[in-house]
Amino acid sequence: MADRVKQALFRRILSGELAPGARLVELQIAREMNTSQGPVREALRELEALQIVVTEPYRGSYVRHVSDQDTLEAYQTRGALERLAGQLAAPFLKGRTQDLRKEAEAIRSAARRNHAEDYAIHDMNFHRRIVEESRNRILLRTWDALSFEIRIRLWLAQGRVDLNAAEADHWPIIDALDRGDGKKAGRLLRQHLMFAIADVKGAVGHPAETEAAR
Amino acid sequence: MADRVKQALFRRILSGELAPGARLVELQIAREMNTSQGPVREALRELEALQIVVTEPYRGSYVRHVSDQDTLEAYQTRGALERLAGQLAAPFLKGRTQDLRKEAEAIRSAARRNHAEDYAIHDMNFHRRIVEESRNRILLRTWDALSFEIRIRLWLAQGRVDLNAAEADHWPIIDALDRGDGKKAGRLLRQHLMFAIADVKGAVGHPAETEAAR
DNA sequence: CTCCTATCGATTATAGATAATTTATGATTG
DNA sequence: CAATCATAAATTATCTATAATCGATAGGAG
Repeated sequence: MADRVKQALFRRILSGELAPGARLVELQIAREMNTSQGPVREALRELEALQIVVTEPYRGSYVRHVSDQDTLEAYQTRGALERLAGQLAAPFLKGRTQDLRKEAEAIRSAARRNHAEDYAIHDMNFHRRIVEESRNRILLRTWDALSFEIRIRLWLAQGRVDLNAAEADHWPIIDALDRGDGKKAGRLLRQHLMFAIADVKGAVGHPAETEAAR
Repeated sequence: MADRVKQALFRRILSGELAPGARLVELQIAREMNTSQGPVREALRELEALQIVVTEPYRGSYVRHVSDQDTLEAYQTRGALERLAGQLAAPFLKGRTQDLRKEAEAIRSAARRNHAEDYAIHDMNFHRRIVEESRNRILLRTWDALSFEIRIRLWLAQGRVDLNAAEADHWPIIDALDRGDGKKAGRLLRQHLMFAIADVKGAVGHPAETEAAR
């Protein structure tokens, strides 16, 4: 039951029905979902662990605001994780990149249609698949915890990304993985992510990383 | 109150009083701590999020077992995060490595006394400090979530590490940071962690990473 | 003797009610 | 009029009690 509440809140936040800053009152949600305070509390605490919600003692819970700084930091972290994922996944994906190519096609299609929603979905599939194929469960869990389903949507929704430019990055990554060249795949993945936030970076970043990525 | 329960359980697990596999019965803990089931549930769910405890629905919670495979995966992930941390922290630590040297001295002292407990404490301080100085809060949180306080103790307790050999790695890292050479510091940090689990790796790993680290 | 089923004990999961805390509002005093 | 303090409303935090579920065990049928 706690899980159903969690999923429901998750959907409502993703859809924008619950915007950043929205208040989440435990008993009110409990009434809406035909349950009691306990399960709602659990759900909120899990969303808090995912950094989707913030709670202040005796004050209540709110949908978290995501700043440019947060996005930058999250992408830097994600870049470090995916670089490793690429290295680890390459031996397992060598000569077996059909699925990745399918997702890359879908990404290209979405980019040409300028359809941010589809782009986000297939881009997530693409990257998550590589992390899965690293065969490192802790890496996968850590990656999931960054909860990019939220961040990527919130951010693409702002229309600051050139989908067609970013889309092109995926093909060399597939090629490197197909050859089993993990080092190259890792570097390209990291670079891909760093390029993707170059604009945000200019606004809030410090110089060390920007240079390294280019 | 939930937080106090969490801390108490955490301590009892760290001390070994609650060994891996030990059962954690909600009402029983509640009685011991003079509280009720609710706060205990919350505490258990937080420990579950930290991967310290596993819960099966309607069955109960247990202290988690940590396998060699888990340790390897966690260290790989940690290596990726600390490499980034080193890169980001270098500009901020350039010419300001006094604190790190202090911790490195303490690590050396513990290694010479072959005192795993002290070694673990100061090694944690050393590494965490670098992650803090990355000034990337999401990176820090992600790193913390790997809950190495537990893993490092569980593992050092097994006495499979040559403390004096591992200790020596810290000084070149400090030198690189002191020069502001983030790339080098990052590489050394990753290497340091990969060396540290080389033995475990031989048993369970696949070849890709071992080569890259040497 | 084996397999299936009903029942029991233990424990988690949920509900409902109460206590504790915070914020805002309004009264009181200097 | 400003500042302080008491009070009330709203909400979280906790407690107690009940329901739901699981695993084991015992009893009976084949």
